[in-house]
Amino acid sequence: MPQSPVSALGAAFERPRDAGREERRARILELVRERRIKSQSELAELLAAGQIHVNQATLSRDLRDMGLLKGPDGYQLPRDGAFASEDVGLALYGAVQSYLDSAVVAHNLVVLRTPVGAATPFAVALDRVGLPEVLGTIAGDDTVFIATAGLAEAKALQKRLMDLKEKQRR
Amino acid sequence: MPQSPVSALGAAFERPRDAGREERRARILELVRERRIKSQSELAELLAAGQIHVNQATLSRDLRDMGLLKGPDGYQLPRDGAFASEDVGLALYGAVQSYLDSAVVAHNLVVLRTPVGAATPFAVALDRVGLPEVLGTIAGDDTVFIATAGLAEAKALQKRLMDLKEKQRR
DNA sequence: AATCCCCGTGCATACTCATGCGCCTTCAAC
DNA sequence: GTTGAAGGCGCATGAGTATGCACGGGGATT
Repeated sequence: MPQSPVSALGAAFERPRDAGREERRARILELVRERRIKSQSELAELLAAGQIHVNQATLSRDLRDMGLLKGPDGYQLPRDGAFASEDVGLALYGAVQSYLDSAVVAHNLVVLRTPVGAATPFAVALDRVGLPEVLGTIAGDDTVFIATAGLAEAKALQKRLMDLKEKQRR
Repeated sequence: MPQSPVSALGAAFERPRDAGREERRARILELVRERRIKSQSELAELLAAGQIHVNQATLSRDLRDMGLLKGPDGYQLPRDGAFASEDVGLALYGAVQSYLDSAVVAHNLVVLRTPVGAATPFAVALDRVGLPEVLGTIAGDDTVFIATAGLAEAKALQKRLMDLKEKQRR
């Protein structure tokens, strides 16, 4: 089985071996989020429209490596398990994009919801960023509790995360 | 819709030719949860082992109708509300019946006690129902923390769960 | 520079899945 | 009993996906 240098969240460095592939996969992610993609051929056409030309075989491998799922409505993002690489600066962004379902405030807590299994990697990404409001995090399977000093900090953090999430709908 | 072709009283006989669609689909659900099913043919074989004989075409339709997703690891259940609420409700009912030992309120938390090892599955079932009071859950081995917005919500949730536990049917 | 190795990709093809069509059973109306 | 409508299912086949193989580019080693 071809193994790629794709690591989970937090890969500090990545060999710029092939910029083409990561770019292509990033684009695939965007496309999948934006619209219903029913087949790999359709995906190929959409990519081609953006001057990215690839084979169906390559797409099959891309989708497999990225862990995308196919259902009655076409491809969709994984709701569990590992995910594609993001570099450090974008770790939180990537985590939010891929995993954050919701964020609500309750007193001095921010409660995040993620797909099942995604809470831990999400919390790790969050910790790495070292946001000032974050006193500490605890991750379950699909939930992260973030402790902050008070209500104001919790609200600020929640807003920050939701803003980040919004950016995905460009 | 769940139309029952079998009346409550006269249901002593079964049709010779087919095993019934709902039964088959229920079995599919079990199988998908239990193991990695890579293809519809594989699924067909597993069903056949349980005396349910169907075509690949039928399975294709079943899987589509049930909203199951296919990924690198085979088929899996959707993580969000693709299933009828009745099903999830039943799931919670079952979870409560088999796992819930106690539920106490502490401020904006409801703390549930379960048998050792049961906390996670219980929390998952709880999450799927999407009760409005539930901001998020975290499961340990035999304990689930449920965060709610405040004391009132926590109390309401606690009552709801205890009521469910009391009843013999939903 | 020459060579080896890794790995991403395309090609061809095997494998897997979706679906148009027709049959059959069931249910309801007559 | 007859007729007609609705829907589940199998069959056959086309649509879609996965993968063995080989090639080629680029870094690493000598």
